[in-house]
Amino acid sequence: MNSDFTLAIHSLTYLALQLDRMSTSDAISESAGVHPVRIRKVLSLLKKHGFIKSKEGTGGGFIFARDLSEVNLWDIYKITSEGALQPKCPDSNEACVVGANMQRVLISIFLGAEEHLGEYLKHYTLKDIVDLIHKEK
Amino acid sequence: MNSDFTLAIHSLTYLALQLDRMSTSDAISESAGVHPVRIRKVLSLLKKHGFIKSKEGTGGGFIFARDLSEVNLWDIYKITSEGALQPKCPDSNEACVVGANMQRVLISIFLGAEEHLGEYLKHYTLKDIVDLIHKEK
DNA sequence: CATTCTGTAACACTTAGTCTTACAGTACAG
DNA sequence: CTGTACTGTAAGACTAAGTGTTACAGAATG
Repeated sequence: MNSDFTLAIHSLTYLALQLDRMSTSDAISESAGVHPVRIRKVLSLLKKHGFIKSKEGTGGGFIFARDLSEVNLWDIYKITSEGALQPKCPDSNEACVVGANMQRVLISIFLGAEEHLGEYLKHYTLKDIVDLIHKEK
Repeated sequence: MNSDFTLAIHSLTYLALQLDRMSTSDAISESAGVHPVRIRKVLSLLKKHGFIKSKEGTGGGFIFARDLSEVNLWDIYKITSEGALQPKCPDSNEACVVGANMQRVLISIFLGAEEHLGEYLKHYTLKDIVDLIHKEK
């Protein structure tokens, strides 16, 4: 699984605990243990999709832009990792019954799998994550 | 997604269409479009788990060892790709509430996701795959 | 005992993921 | 209107994972 997904969740959770003020990419990157530029890249994506707002300059940073219980993990999966389940099939032999049809079959199965995964991820909102973070260490 | 998974399915499907005779790793690798050694590595795993049998020497090769409708994709996933959904979290900052707890929360969510995926994959047996391969090109 | 196959280790190659540097653009503070 | 503190993004270096290839030992067959 793509780690952009987990970084996005991490960042959003961080922001969810600082709803009243802006957080810098430096602060978030320190919490997540990765380079600030990487966080900014992920945040840039989240911003593009309206989950957060950003402000440049002194006192700037990032802040949550939606309701906590309105954002779920499937939303985040879709923008960071859609298609990640899809296996990469090498070009197989068209002259063989198996080779010629396997790719089509697998793709349809994995599309189904991703939809199925979606149903599961939709059940977790950011509010749930925040609650889980606080619940017994 | 791990391509060992698709290679395993590909190989088993190939064998499923040759239930009466042995197939060589060369033949399967040609169908799948990858190197024979790679196929042998995957087949070696399948053999270890009793899905196929092998025989060395002239006229040797691989052959299916179970009933087609008794093997499902979840069985294959488990031996080739278990844990593939699990996101790799960089070591985050223990001094931060988010960093300290995020990993634990994500792991439990993804374990659930994998179980959920399992329920889906269990519905596809190798017999189903063979049928799909034959159905309208 | 030559041939044909599996089984596996070792290594080269390739690609994707990640880190880091660098710098332009924007906002604010004095 | 200039210095400082941020975001935004591109580009290159580095690293790890995946894949291809060669090599060779071991087993079955004729």
